[in-house]
Amino acid sequence: MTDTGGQRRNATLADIAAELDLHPSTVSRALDPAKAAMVKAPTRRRIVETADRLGYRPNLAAKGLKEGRTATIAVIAADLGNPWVTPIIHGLTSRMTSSGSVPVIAETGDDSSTLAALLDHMVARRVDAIVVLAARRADREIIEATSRLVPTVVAARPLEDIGVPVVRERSRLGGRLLAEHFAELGHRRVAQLRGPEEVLNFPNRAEGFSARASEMGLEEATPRLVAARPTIDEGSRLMDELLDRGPLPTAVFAHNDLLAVGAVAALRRRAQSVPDDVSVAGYNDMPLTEHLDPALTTVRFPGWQVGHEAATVALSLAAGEPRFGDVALDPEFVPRRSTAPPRE
Amino acid sequence: MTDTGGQRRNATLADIAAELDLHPSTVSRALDPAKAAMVKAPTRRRIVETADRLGYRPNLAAKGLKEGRTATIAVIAADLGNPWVTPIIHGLTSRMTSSGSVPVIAETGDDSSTLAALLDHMVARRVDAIVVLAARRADREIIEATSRLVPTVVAARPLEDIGVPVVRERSRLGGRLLAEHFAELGHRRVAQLRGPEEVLNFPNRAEGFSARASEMGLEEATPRLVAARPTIDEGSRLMDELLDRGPLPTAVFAHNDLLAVGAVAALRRRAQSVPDDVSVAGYNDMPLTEHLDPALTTVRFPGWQVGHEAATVALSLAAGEPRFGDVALDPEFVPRRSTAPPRE
DNA sequence: CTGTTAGCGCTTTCAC
DNA sequence: GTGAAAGCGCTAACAG
Repeated sequence: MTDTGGQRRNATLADIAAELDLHPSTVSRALDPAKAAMVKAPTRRRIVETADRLGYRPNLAAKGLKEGRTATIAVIAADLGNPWVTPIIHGLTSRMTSSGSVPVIAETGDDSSTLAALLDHMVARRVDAIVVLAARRADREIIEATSRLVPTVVAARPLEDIGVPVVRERSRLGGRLLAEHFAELGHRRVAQLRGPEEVLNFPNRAEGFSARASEMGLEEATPRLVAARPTIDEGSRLMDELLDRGPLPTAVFAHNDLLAVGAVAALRRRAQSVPDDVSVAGYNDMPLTEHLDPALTTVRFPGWQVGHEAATVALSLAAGEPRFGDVALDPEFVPRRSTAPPRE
Repeated sequence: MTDTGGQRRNATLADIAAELDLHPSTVSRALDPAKAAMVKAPTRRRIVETADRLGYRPNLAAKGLKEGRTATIAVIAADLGNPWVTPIIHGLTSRMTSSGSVPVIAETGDDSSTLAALLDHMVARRVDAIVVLAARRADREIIEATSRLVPTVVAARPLEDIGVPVVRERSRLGGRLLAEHFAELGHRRVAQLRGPEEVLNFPNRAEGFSARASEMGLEEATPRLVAARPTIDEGSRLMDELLDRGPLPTAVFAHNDLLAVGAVAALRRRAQSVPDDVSVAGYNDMPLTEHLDPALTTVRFPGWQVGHEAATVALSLAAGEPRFGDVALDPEFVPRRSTAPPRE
């Protein structure tokens, strides 16, 4: 029940100036590394010393108001509970802090009106740039409108025909890699557990997979299974549906690792073995997939790099540099133990 | 290579006022829900309408400077790549956004000087409060000093004898639960893979475990194995050391799930089966542990609740309410398949 | 080298 | 009901 301590009013430049009978602007100069040379060494020393003594901390809000920039970049994710985003955010923060900016992270819960509210808020904060990791198809217009006020980049989840820079993976390529893998293992009858169509990565993965599958003579199981959200529970639900509607394919491509984990769990509950009865592949190679039971065959989503590139683009836009083209990074096939030749 | 669009100067209250031949303060009132009633309805309507037309967005930096608050709360984590933090941050953001504040998330890389720099930065930003999730023993003083400038709460990783509110789990209880579990399974010879002593959760877990173990007549293996960081790699390294120094205990308590995952991997590489040859328990019940191979026996760290409580405390401190006592939440034992009776 | 002046965009007395 | 004036803390001309 103790109190948190004395009065909290912070010292200002004016306080230091008054103490030393100087002008605030002199103090400002002395404390700005770039301009410290303009101040005579002894005065500067006195200034630094009293600044220390008074516990002076610059007020970045005031500085930002004056300079029109905030050294802040907004990062808007769909769901921080999805381990997939961690490497992306990691890549973002690593690039940003190395340039003195700080990320402000927020979460939409994959809801478009929440996204709209957050964009509005970030504009009001006058962040230097916004990185949207939570884009859904329906969000194109609101994001474009925002980009007219604050430099904006769309990353990780791409959007088509949008007037802002996009940093993405080549999702179609990832889908193709898995179709090839299934074909090479000898599978003939395959299925997809689709992520939400609103998130373009998923239809793109589906498209690449289907195209390559048909090139290689694979047959796709009929029921079109689309998850409402890319979660473990939805993976189980879709797999249950696939099992109920039979005939069961011998290999299943789940559009992300969480869906795959749910699918494996559902198969286990029905006493189906993975990969002996059914092969299951995921997508993303999120942290820990390698230690799952069974270790998941997947496609590595280049999350850290996507984050890093997105930050680079955002920072250059914030600095007023002209926009350059989109960035597309290659995913990489990662074979592990959840896929095997079909049992015959 | 297209440009990102026209000029980006945002409309201000003064712009709207000029357009309508009114005074900025009138416009300010009309646009503030709490004061809108002070403005005659027709004028207010005209104001709202031109605000819309000009695409007016309030400038929160200016508002913050004037009001002395920023509607921002800093959250400082050690390592965003550790899945353990995700639920904590989730709990934090969920509580904060429901109160109109926005979290600013940063990461120390578990380095004390980075923490010091970040605290300094957050003070400079005049965030309304700071939540430190990255506290190490050595950071006590710097955190206390910070708390004299900005309301600060320490969460998830506690600190002892510190003059700021702490939100934590009961780590000793968690350790006791696992010692009991091992004893009940019939183990006699057990070991710990310790997390860094600088992070108090770990010595606390160790203490609870050792105390209860000796009460129940368990013998602890001798080499004292301490990880430099609580990661998978370090878990493997410690387990290798334990294997090399033999005799092998029949049950191992790794101080977090990542260490446990690394330990299991090391055992596998030496052709030891988990749990048949050695039982392994982790701690935290981070996302996905239930789907690991084998599903990990662990203790659930109440991450979401810790985050939620920490945010509650931070917000009340920011609102100037007096500090109340610390919060301690109970962890919960979660038996799964990585522990079993010793083979005899 | 240092002081003066002005203003970033907003809110808040205090007048009228 | 609305206007006028002042100031949050800082920096950027412009003087001297």
